[in-house]
Amino acid sequence: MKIIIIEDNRDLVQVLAEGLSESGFIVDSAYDGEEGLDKVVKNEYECIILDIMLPKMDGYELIEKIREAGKDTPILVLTAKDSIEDRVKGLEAGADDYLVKPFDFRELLARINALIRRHTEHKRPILQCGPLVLDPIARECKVDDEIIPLRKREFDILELLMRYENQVFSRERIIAHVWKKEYDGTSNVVDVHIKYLRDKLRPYNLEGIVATVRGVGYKISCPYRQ
Amino acid sequence: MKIIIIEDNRDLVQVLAEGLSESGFIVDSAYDGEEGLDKVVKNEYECIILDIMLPKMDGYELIEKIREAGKDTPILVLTAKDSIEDRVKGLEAGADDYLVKPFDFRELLARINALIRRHTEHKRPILQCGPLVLDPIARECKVDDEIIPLRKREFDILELLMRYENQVFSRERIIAHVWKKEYDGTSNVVDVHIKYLRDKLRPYNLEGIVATVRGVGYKISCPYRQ
DNA sequence: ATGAATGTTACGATTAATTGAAATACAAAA
DNA sequence: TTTTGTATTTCAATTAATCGTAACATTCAT
Repeated sequence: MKIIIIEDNRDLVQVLAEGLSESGFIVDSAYDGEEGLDKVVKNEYECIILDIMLPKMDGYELIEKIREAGKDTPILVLTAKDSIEDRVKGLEAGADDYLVKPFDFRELLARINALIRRHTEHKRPILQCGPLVLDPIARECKVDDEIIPLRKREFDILELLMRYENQVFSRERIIAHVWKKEYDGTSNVVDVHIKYLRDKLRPYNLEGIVATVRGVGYKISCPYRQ
Repeated sequence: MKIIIIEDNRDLVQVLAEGLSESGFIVDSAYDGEEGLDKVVKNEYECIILDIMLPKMDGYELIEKIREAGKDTPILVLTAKDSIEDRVKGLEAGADDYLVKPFDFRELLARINALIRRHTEHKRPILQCGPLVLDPIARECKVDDEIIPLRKREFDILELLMRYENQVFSRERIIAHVWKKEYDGTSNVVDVHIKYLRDKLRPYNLEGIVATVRGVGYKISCPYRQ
């Protein structure tokens, strides 16, 4: 559980980091907006805690930049300001929760936990097979956070196979599902797209994940659990 | 695909039922714990969606009663409560997944589908004979989690014999089932493939599982129950 | 011991899968 | 609209795996 505190008051960072470490978090920190953005983009945090008043780049701008970078990590804003406008401004910018200074440490902890929980709970269904990850909603195929660009047909076939891991699919069934038409029994389109898929997975040593069942069809065979 | 929603908020039930019907489910409902238990026991649902806060019998108790009644239907719990204790309590009682209100309908749908899939996958028909296991959907033959690669003909013959364990099959019947043609009365193909099968099973001391019935045909004879 | 039934083996035939390249379809940009 | 680039499909050639046959060996029952 890695989190980051972006706050220019070093004493406060020190105190929070100690408390949160004791609660089992690995705590990173940044003392201005630019440093914060840099770390957030380059790392995977479970939660971001940030102050609105920051040197170099203020909190609102920072939140916007984080979201623009495609990060949906939950953000908890700490601030001395306690006006409704500030709250709204922060939440509109893309923050997930708000805490006004001075605050109770236990409350901070509770909110961080709630944010993290909500975030992981609301994560969309992801198909996974060893290091191969498929997000059907974002239509993204990843290996170790590296995106493998797939074309429509390739993606649809892989999704079908991964959705029913280890089940054998005949060419007929694949054609029926992906093309939504009947198989005339002659074309080898499926085979060709399977080849394209394997070509794209080969650089990651995942060629064998798409297995041929001779005389029957194809299936996904996950190496790390069978 | 019949599912049931057990929830006392009738408006919510109405909304969910509409959405799920559109997604192809047949939706039943109950407005309190007792009614829910009654319907669950008397019907066959693919999935149960229930609220923790219910009149007459709370969700935890209901889950326990459902499991006591021998139903292993997947249960998805809906709740406004968002504390770790509640999650743990629900999951310990025998729920399969959890969703905190307010939730996104698409996520509910995705989770229901995931649950049903996991459940039906789990209930995949598996043929077993002592240590020999055959999964016709994955087309896998295993002994103690070790896969024995079989070719099409070998697999098809073994599947036929294992499906009707201990029943003798003549060459005619085997040819008819596996080759889907008539037996001309001269070929020894079946014998040859039976040999191949035995060769592959021999390293696991399972050669004798494929037994010859002289003058009649072949059968599977399970060593540990005859 | 003998013949019928079954088991074994090797090899050519056959079928299935993979690949590369070219043709076609499709969609975005000019 | 035409152009242009990309995606998809088809076709043919190659490679690989499986299958079936037939000849021969072995076993079993009498």
